[in-house]
Amino acid sequence: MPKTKTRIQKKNEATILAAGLEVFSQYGFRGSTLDMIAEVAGLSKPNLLYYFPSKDAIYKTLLAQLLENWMEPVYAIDAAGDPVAEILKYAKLKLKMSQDFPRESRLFANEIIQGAPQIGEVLHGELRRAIADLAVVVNGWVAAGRVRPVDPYHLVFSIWSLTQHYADFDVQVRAVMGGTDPMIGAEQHLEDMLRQLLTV
Amino acid sequence: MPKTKTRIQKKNEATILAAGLEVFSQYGFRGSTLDMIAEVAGLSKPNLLYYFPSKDAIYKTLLAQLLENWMEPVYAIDAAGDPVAEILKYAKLKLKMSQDFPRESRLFANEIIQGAPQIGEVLHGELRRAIADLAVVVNGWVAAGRVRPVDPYHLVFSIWSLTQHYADFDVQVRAVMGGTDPMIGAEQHLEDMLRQLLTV
DNA sequence: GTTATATTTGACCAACTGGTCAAACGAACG
DNA sequence: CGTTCGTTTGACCAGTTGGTCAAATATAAC
Repeated sequence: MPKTKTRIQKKNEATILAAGLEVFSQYGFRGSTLDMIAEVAGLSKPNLLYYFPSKDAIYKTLLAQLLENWMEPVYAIDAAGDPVAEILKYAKLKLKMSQDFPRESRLFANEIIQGAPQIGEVLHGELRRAIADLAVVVNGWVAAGRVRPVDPYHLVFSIWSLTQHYADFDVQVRAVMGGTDPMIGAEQHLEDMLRQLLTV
Repeated sequence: MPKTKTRIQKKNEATILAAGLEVFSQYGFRGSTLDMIAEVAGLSKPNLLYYFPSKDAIYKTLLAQLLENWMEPVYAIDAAGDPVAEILKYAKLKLKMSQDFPRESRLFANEIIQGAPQIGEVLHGELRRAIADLAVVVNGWVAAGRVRPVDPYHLVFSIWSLTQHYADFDVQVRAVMGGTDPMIGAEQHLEDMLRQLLTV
């Protein structure tokens, strides 16, 4: 049924989601207001609520889109590939995502810090299973002597934390580094760190 | 002048700050309300405002205390000590702080994600200088061949991001790991990673 | 015990909040 | 040109927000 979407509908929904991302990623769900989103979107508040039934609905739509994009690269890790190369590929992709979509990263960070009220179930369900599967793969590599002995879970946390750090703590990173562009050295460091950690 | 502080004054100020930490660390500044803090503190809202002039003042007091505790371990890194041991000491201390004071870590994370409106100057000032000094020390170790060639800034980000990850993303970490206590393997992994990265 | 001082609170306020609604506006179609 | 349906908005509402204030209450000092 929801096939028929006007050009205007598609354009405005996209505009609202973009504005919602901008605001929610900075102030979290509770700290954001419809007025702020409406202003960023350049629409009136009742107009927002013509396209989305509630503040909550905008937020949930954003999170759903985000989770999809974040899960995909995990599944792309190939158990049959070269271990170090596969992990490096995943880590570099996550770093690039932090670079290209920092607001998405911050939106996610805000949701988790608040205790993941919306996506708690996804974390316990799909994410948990995906990482458990990945852990089996990594443990296989370890057992086969193809990578150094490493805890798969903490390995994943290392990758997530460092790559997302550049997006979530961007202000701090830039303050500490002064004029230097953080992303230049970041990839080099990430690769060096993982190679040293994993290469037998 | 502000010498004379009643027992009641000291007790209530501490209670309010504790409650403020609890609330601000979960919802950020904008997402927190005086009513929430008052309820957690077990005091009436006007009573809060008898001890602190505004919501802002509670928040700023908390951040000031926090920054003090966070800067100290950086200064404790001894340029004359053993390089790997010194960095490990710092990293492990940070990990323990994440374990023991996760709300402080989340308060800080919220402030940075929001663009550090309150502590931006500290980041550009004291923190920047402290890390610049540390970078000189690390670069000295590198030049002397006592640690592997490593970018001091990204090294610091690795330590900060991973250790704080366990506090800030606690919900996600626990969801992914299931029943296992994250902190058991965390220290082992942190040490292994840094040793591999740094040991020549 | 009386006085001075510190503490606590109920009632209140203006601004903001998420959300509603009827009326106005606009474009497309016959 | 008029109808229809998608779009936009001003006015409005009840609940929340940070903050005030005078009055009431507890505590300490003499």
